[in-house]
Amino acid sequence: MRELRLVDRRWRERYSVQRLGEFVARCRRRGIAVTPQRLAVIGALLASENHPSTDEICAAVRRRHPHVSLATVHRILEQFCAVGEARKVTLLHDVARYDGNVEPHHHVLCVRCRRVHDIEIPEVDKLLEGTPSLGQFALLRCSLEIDALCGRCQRAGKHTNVRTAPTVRGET
Amino acid sequence: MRELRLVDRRWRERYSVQRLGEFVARCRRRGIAVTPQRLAVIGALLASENHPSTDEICAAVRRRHPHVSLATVHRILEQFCAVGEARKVTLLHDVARYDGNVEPHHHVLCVRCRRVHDIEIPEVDKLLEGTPSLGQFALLRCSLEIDALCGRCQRAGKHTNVRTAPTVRGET
DNA sequence: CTATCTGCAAAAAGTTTGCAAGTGG
DNA sequence: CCACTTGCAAACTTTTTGCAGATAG
Repeated sequence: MRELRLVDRRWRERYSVQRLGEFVARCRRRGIAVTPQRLAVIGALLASENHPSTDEICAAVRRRHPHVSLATVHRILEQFCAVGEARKVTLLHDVARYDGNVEPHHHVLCVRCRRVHDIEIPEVDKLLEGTPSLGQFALLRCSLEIDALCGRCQRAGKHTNVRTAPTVRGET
Repeated sequence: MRELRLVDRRWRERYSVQRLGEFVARCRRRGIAVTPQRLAVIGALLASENHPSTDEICAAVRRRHPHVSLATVHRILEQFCAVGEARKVTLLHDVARYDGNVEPHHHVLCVRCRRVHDIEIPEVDKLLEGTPSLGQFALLRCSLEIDALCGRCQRAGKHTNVRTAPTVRGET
C-alpha cells in the first residue's frame, strides 16, 4: 500500500479531452439529442476539478449561455448519471442520515432502498496509517462505501421505483 | 482480504447498551444538559440499525414524547456529531455534486471547505473482486472517501467557519 | 436563578414538476 | 415535422433560524 497518489491535473485534462471528443458520438448512439445546453454542461463538468454542484455548473454554463435554467442543469446532470456520462458523488444526498456507531467502520449501501449496513474492514482502516498526508491534504480518517443491492431489492427487480427505504419504522 | 463480515446485530446491541450507560456521564463531563429529548434521541439513534434520517429519529422519539419538534431533533443530532456522540453518514449532504470522471476512483475530501480531489487506489478496487456478495447484499462497486484538511484550510485554522468551498468559480 | 434548551412558525436552500414554446435530427 | 428539450414559475422537501417560554443544574 505504498504510493498513494492523487490523480493529477495532467491526467484529468487528457481524460477530459478524450471524453469530450467522443461525447457527441455516444449521445447519437444512445439516441439522446445533442443540444448546446448538454454540450455546455458536459464541458463545464469535465473542466471542473472540484466535483461541482448543480449551482456551480449552472454558473459556469451561464458565462456563455446566460439564459440556461437551473432546472435544466439539474435534469441534464441526472440524465448524465443515468446513462453513465457522469457520476453523482453524493449518492445518499436527499436527506441527512446519522449513525450512533462512532467506532471506525464502513458501510454497505443498497442503492435502491438505501438501507445502510455497517461493516468492519481493518485492512482499509490501516490503509492510511503510513500516510499522514497526501499532496496538500492532511488525512484524518476514511470510510469505504460499498454500493450494493440488498436481498429484498434483488428479488423486487427493477419495476418498483423506491427512493426511500421500505420503511421499517417499527424497528427503531 | 478474506473474511469480509457485516457487523452483526449482537455486537450492535452490546455496543448500544454500553454507549447508553455512559451517555449521561459524558454529557456532564462536556457540560451539555441532559434533557429528556436528548436521551430519547440518543436512544432512538442507538436502537436503529438503519442509519436513520432526522425524520425517522423524530418519528421514533415521538412515540413516547409526541410533542418533540423536528427542529429540535435536527439541532440535537448536529450537536451530537459535533461532540462525537454520533456520526453523520452523509457528510457531503447539503448539495448534490457530480463528477465527470466515470473511471473507478476514490475521493479525498476537505471536511472544512468541502473541496474534493480524485485519487486512484487499485488495492481498494480489488478489495471486492473475490467477494460478489456479503450477507444479503450483492456488491456492485465501492468508493473510499478520505476525510482530510486541505492546505488552505490547515493554514486558515478553525476561526473562519466555512461550509461551502472558498468558491474558485474562475476555474471551471 | 440563569444560561441553556425547546417548540413553533416562518424563512431558506435545494430540487422537482407542469406546461407552453423552442429545436434537433 | 414531431418527439424530445428547455425556460419559467410554482410546488415540494429538507434544513435552518428567531423568538418567547420552559427547564436543567
